[in-house]
Amino acid sequence: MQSTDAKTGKQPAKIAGGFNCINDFLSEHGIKPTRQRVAIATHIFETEQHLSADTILERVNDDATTTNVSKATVYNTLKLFVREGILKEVALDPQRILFDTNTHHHHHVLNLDNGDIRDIQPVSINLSEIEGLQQHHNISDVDLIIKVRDNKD
Amino acid sequence: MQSTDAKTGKQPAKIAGGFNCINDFLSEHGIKPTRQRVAIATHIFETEQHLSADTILERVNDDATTTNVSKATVYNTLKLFVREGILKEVALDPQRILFDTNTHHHHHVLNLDNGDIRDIQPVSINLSEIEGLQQHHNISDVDLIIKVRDNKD
DNA sequence: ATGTCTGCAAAAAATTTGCAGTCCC
DNA sequence: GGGACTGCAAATTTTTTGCAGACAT
Repeated sequence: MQSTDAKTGKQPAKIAGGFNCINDFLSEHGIKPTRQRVAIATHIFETEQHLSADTILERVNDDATTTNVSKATVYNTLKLFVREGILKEVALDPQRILFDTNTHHHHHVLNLDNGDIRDIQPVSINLSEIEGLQQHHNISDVDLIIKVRDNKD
Repeated sequence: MQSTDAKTGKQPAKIAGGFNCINDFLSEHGIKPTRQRVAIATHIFETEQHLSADTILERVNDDATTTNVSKATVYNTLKLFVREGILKEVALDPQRILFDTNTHHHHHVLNLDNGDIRDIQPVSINLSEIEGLQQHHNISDVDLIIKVRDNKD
């Protein structure tokens, strides 16, 4: 697709490690691939799937091969990514707001004993059990979080 | 039940509007009914069911008949109430962490167009659809939020 | 040069901590 | 008086805003 090339006719700056597919990925989603955004995206999309804003800041700035960024930029960039649909913000718990690289419709299993998060396929929920719903409303999203503890047996 | 009376033999301070059932309610749950806590509890349990920390602060301090409290006290008291099980903290959305006076197991319907929240009965979810769950884990909670928009037709 | 956009310092908002003052006994 | 607990000022953490500089025409 190479949208940046097509428009400007010049190659974007090379990214650490030789990845410029991240650039293309951002461009394809209408996000100008600046150094800061590429640094953040690289860390988000190449490590774990569920990360908090300050874990991301930490990782980006600990990595000497990518630009350092300010906290404000991390927040603003993450919000931008959510707005452009390449990231999803998930409130797993009042204490744990995370960003999820899986933007498809899915649910989560949260292990309360060790904090692990696992994605699960959409579950069939019988919406007709819920009174007074289908007449007036369009369902726009269904958030489901199953909280489990390790079996002590 | 009047547990405060039974223990100390003296009547707790009269609450605005003549309610001292709030005192008893707190006492029954092992929470010493101080002026600040009673003020906060009065507002939480007598108005809407879903409130944010700063709405609660605002309401308590706007009401001339109840003690004024600091922001810190509102936070600490709400956390205490959650710990003692008379209140539930709900992450409806990354941007909306609310306190819910309904501590029974239930779910929520959130109207994205007007912000309204409605409680719904627990829905039957077929957990056997979820691979690798029942063997290793005890389900400790199931959070379900159905986000709807008003039908435009 | 000029209008648009970016990144971040500083501001604001949200939450937690630490400790002075109270309340029992 | 002394141990335990309460409420809040201050500290910390999280998030947002506003604007100086960069960038593309």
